[in-house]
Amino acid sequence: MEVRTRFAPSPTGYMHIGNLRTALYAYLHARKNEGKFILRIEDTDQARLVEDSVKVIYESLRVTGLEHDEGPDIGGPVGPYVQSARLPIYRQYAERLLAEGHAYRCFCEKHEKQEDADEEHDGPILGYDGRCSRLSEADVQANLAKKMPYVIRQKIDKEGSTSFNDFVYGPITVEHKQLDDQILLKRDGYPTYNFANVVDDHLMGITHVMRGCEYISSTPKYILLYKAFGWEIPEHIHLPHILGPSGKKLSKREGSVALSDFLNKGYLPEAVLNYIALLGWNPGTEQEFFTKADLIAKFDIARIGKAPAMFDETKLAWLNAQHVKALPPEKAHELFLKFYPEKIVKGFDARKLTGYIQGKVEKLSDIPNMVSFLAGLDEKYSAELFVHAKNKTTLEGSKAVLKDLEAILSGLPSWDYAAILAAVKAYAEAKGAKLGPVMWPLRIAISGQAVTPTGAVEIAELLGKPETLRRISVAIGKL
RNA sequence: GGCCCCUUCGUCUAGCGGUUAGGACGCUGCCCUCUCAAGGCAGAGAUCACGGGUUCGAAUCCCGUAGGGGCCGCCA
Repeated sequence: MEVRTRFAPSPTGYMHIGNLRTALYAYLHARKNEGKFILRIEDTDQARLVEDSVKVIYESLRVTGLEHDEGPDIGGPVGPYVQSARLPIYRQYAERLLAEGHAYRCFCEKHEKQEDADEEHDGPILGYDGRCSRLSEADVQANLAKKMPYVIRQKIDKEGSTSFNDFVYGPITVEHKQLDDQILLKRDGYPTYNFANVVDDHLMGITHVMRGCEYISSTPKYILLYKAFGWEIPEHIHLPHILGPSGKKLSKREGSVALSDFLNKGYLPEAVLNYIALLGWNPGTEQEFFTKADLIAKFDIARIGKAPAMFDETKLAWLNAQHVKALPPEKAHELFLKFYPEKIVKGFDARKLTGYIQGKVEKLSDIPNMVSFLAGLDEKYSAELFVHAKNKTTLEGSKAVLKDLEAILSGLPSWDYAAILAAVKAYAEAKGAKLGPVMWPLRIAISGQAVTPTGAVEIAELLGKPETLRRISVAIGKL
């Protein structure tokens, strides 16, 4: 049988990193098995609709390369793929449950969740007591005649229990007395998640239901629905949560949770994908660097773990550096260009610069700080930088070295890496010195900072002869 | 409060009855070196949450306890 998985986000306005991982796993499992990956929009909560948020979903899937085979934008054989466009379908199936005694109309007032007033949350929270299930047919008809608004609830016999076998968590059993007569169809005619999900997953031929583990407790209710309809029960694969740094569920309050947050910080989409794939799954080998193609080849739902994982941005950063390094030079340059100050793009051999720093960029957003000294020398740097114990450099010594270098470099017929290096080396040798005591003052002089992303020769080459000499004379003036 | 789930270095994890409990990030040191990184090497870091069993033998199997998380919405 063809594997069919789906990603079924609600349009909330941003792509939560946990949701993205769910999408990733569903995508990988489909690709791995040459099945289909379906996108379905779950927009049944009319009160929470967020403008344009469907676009965020499309864009997130596009940028991460999780392309879907069926969905609202591209259609498919079992559409529509937006739940708000499927209302008659849900109505029809709800009526069927009504007719067959698996559901009933409920005319009660709204029974909304009360926020636990900051008291302890002890004291039982009571669910719906099922009173409308005991209404006589005559009462129901009378209420209908009065045009009383109603919802349709699932009728659950409180005797017995229901079990299912979760692919990740194993056998789960819940006593029916724990299960509420949940609402299937709301007053406004929209289905709840609890109903739409079951109906759609069946109608869309989903073979593997993947979702966050917060649904484990509710799954028996869904199983009961499948049974009431006489439908085959798909494989259930619940995923452990991703936790924030404090050990609590990853949330906006703790910092970045949206894909866009990480992208804006300069993380590569492929690095984010690689990192979250490893949060709850591992290949069983020691491989940690994965391209999307690697993931498709190696992914296996059998190796998904049960324990929640904390999101560690430090490790993401490391993985990101690995992906930056692996970028083809052309691609790296294209990406880096967006982070270079205008002056560098215009006045420097930026392509060469990219080549020099590609190996040491962690996040793309680090680039501006890394290269700003090239665009302009901050002449107020401290002269103390010239003093370096290991290279045995002093203020006076540096001044002498720079004066010599000024003369040598100004007489250089060609200005490229090899020529500059050769000249400096020859000078050091003539002085009977090692390279360090010569390079150190030069690098400080032309960068104005102790730490630079490349060596002095690369910097001089990039700056060009006039600017290099100008900076050297500025330094001499300071000393 | 009821029910469900989880628990191996700080973090991500390997392990599926017999291992010096392995790897990665981070951290420390050394090497390399014109700085910082990168890279290479080395090191510190886990009484496998705790307590009972079962077994010749348990991180691995069973039962409790504790801690954490989740659900109990006309939200998903």
